Amino acid sequence: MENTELREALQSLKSTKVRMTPQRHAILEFLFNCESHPTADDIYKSLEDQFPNMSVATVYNNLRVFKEAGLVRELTYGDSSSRFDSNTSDHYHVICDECGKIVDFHYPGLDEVETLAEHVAGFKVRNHRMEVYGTCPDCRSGQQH
Amino acid sequence: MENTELREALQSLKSTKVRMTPQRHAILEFLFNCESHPTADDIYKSLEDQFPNMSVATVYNNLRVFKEAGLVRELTYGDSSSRFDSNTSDHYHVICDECGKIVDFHYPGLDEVETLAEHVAGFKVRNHRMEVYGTCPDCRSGQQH
DNA sequence: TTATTAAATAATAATGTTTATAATCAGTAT
DNA sequence: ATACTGATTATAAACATTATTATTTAATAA
Repeated sequence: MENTELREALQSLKSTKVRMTPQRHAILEFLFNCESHPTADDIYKSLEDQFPNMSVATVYNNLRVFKEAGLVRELTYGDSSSRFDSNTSDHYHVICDECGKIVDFHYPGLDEVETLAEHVAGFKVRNHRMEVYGTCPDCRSGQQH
Repeated sequence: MENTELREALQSLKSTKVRMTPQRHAILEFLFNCESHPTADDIYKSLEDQFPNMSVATVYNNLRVFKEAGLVRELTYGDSSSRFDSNTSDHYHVICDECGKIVDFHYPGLDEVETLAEHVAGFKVRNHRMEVYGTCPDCRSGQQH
């Protein structure tokens, strides 16, 4: 079965003036088919067999294009590189402090947080972000750091 | 009036094997007296009159020491540098997308988020982080980007 | 007070991610 | 065919942060 969200993303790009190139398609496809939250370098390395001559700048450029189109979200943590998430629906992340694993989870109704922040700080609030940190099951049981 | 939290922080460092140096004291004092959330470079620049020969590595080293001692918290956002917060009590931040201003706010009772994440993901949860993004009053009214 | 020693500093180089630049290339329209 | 627009590649540059190493210093005890 094909990936519906990928098709919608391609459609959405076609409706703007964004050209579809093989590299662009491959990056988008990789993002929408992968379960994890890859870095730009992960994507670059995963596609080097398919595109031996692709530049890392192409990956960054296209991730910016996708971000601006609202198709992917950039996740920034303290250490090193950004990660990219093709799931742009509202959800949060649980992150393992030891191995960096990221697990999605849903939690309803934090709209009131935004409302409170609006009142307290006088901001026009657009969105929010939340992460929970801890130790994942694998790192808890094994010592396989 | 002196800063109580600074005194406690100094005391807490003294109780470990961390030596007190003039640079270290100045960095800590700056952090605890400043209302904002400075970057390492902000700190470096603010102290260059006092310590013309201080190395930027010294700032980073000491921020790490303070972080490990639980005296400051590192805040990482997408763009550029980390920011450091001497307020280690539980609170959240409202961040202006346009000018980067950061305002603290409190919101009670997100413990259940941690509990849910524990169950959903099987993690041993340690803490969480939340930020609200929007436009601050200044950027809303004026066009002074 | 002086000596000792482990730790901190300064200066610098190195690392790693991301962005900027310039030349080339591909597709589309004229 | 030619010109135009935007994408890609290759490379250099920018930037924050960390590592390295020689030198200096704070804490401790003789």
